[in-house]
Amino acid sequence: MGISKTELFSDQHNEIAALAKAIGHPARVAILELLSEIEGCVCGDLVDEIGLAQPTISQHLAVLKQAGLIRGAIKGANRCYCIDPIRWEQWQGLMMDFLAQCKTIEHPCKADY
Amino acid sequence: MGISKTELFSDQHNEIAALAKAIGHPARVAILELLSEIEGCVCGDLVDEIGLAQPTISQHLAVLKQAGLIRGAIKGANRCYCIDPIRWEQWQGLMMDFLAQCKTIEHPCKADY
DNA sequence: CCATTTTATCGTAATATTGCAATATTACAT
DNA sequence: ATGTAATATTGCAATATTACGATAAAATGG
Repeated sequence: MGISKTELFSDQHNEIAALAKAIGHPARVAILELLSEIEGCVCGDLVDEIGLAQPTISQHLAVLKQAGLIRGAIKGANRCYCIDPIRWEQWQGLMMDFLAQCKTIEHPCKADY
Repeated sequence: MGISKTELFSDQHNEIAALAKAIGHPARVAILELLSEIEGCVCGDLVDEIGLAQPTISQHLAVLKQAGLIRGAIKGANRCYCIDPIRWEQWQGLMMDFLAQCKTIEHPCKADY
């Protein structure tokens, strides 16, 4: 039904999934990378850098903002977006733990592929 | 239009996004964690552990398989799924690089939030 | 072969996502 | 106030996702 049964899962699993979902689009990956590279935040440069229409970029920014990965502030005539360092670190910790956890256990799986 | 313009982005961005998208559902996070914990791979135990119907679990497994994160083999009456260690390590590297990259640069953003 | 068990696939309904044109909003300058 | 530049919002169309019941397929045990 297009709706996830989040109540079945732990907070941690839901959080990892929500944040992964926010990164789960190449435009948003590109936006995050640009936000980290360009000095002094970014506004509409993203529209020029990425080849998508302005409303589409704005929408992707809203997704990232809702996920808490970025923050926006009004700065003159244009908005100013930055990666939220606190939230980013939190996400980084969650994800790295998860990545490590799913790797550490040795698999006794001897099935032939 | 519900379809991503992947041609606008680099292979690396598309790959990060594709793999993040695969992890972007709590059921799949839970499945990956279970696959890493349970000895000797897993099959239909996932249906019991997670509260979703069997076809739904099977569908999530297909998503993870398509993303290359897990592999499946027939083992007797039931299938046997494992995390693909090579692909997992590759994904882990990509993701950790991305996480680190977006964090390292100091932001001169002085906007007040 | 037939029944059983296990998993995959099909079909379908509900909802979400992606993308853009058109339009509204916001902040600043004049 | 009026105009301009930059973003956000709205509305919409196309497609994707999520979930499950029903059914098919595959392997084993009898």
